[in-house]
Amino acid sequence: MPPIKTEHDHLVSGLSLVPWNVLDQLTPEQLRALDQTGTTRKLGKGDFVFRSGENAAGVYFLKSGKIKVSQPISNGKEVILWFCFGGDIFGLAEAAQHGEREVSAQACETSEVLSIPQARFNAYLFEHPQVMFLLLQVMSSRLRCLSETLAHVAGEQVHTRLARLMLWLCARYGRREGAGIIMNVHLTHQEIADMIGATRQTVTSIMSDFKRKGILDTRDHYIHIVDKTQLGALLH
Amino acid sequence: MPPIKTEHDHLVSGLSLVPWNVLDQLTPEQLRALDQTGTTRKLGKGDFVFRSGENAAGVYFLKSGKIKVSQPISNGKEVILWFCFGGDIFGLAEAAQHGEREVSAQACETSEVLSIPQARFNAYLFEHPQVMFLLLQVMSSRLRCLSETLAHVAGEQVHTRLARLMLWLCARYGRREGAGIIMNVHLTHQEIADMIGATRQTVTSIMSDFKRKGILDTRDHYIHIVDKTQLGALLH
DNA sequence: GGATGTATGTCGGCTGGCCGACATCGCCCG
DNA sequence: CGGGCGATGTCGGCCAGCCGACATACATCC
Repeated sequence: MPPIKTEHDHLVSGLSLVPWNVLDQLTPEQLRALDQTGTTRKLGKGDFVFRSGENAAGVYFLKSGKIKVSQPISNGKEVILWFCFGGDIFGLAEAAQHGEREVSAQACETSEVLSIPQARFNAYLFEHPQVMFLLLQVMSSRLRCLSETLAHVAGEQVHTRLARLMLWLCARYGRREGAGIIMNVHLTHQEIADMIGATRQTVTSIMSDFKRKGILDTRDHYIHIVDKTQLGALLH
Repeated sequence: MPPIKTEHDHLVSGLSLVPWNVLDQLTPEQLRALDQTGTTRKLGKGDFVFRSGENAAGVYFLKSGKIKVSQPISNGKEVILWFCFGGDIFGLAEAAQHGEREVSAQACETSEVLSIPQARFNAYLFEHPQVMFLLLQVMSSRLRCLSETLAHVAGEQVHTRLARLMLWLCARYGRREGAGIIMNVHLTHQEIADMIGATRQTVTSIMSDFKRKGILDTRDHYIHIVDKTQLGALLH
């Protein structure tokens, strides 16, 4: 799934060129060694890999499926930090410092996860400094991504943030189809709201607005960007 | 400056125990090698180490002084991501991926900065995997810190965020003095506002409110926490 | 001393978007 | 096939906090 680039990409957060997919960037030898370091298990939709508050005992690689990484806030709400897809690493931030989990990781669909205990993973890193370097880059990329999200949540209106999210998803998970772009992600309005720090109702209303304006469309729960130019114009 | 711990610390973001001060954690040998890799220069108050939009050519260590790392947003506003103090690294996130700077780094006071070109820094990391590992932890810690900030900005009221910031500063930069705690940081209301995603006026007003309630006090521009318990109670 | 700039304090009006409430639609499952 | 549940759509009330405007205080520099 190569990223689709357009003239608006420079306005979109987290578009740094570092792919988050770690496994694909490993050599066969590195991959084999990594695989032997941990154990693989399957998860069903809705299962948690770990929850906020638990002890952080290790680090995880997603072999297949989709994982939602989110941070709970008061009143039972949550903020979605990002989604992990095949090849992504997660749980590293807390694992690297022996604390409690602050985020939760939940499977959005049937997923396969490689789970590696902290100590063995550290040893692996020192045996494979190239991989450690790669992880440093991935963490950097995520840090940038979060910095931008924070800036947008703090300083922009909801409809701008929504437009930005759409463009970001486009670039990262979009697939060209005819004149438009189809998102390879299935998201509910609630999840979208949690990604941009808004309420479900507001998202529903602005999405309807976008549909009326011919900016986007939903075909059985997958978002279809029709007019990317209009979307880019909303970024102001 | 050892962190001051209290019973409210678990409510405060970014309190992960990893110290951000990198230089202090290096062995003399590692430090000497690092120092020889780059060049040191002095900055006056207000000077920029780099600005958003520039090309990222390297990475920086702060030897002394104080640096503000911020992300500009539309309308000339900005979000302050964090402050760097002696020993901290900055500019790594972008440098690690050869892009444009997205954040700005500006000296808040006279500062001394060690500047290291990207290629040489990468080489250094491979020669000193222990340091690379340390950086991975620091980046992780910052990632957690930003995740929490994001969660708070998205889901909490301004006065709660302000209380939280005060406690965070307390824990990271506070010094016990008598019954209270004195902050070792000089911040304007505008800067505080930029740290929690609010306006200057709102911060002024809530700060006055806190003073009236005997929660805190300002002694020539340094914040003095009088009643930390009350502050903790505001976190809800 | 006067002038200029920066930080703090205060006020009212305005509004984006949260909140609660409810209706509808489609899907899954017994 | 009907009941239940999760997702979507829509509406009105309400208020936190943004925005603009202005007054004051304090520091710095000629």
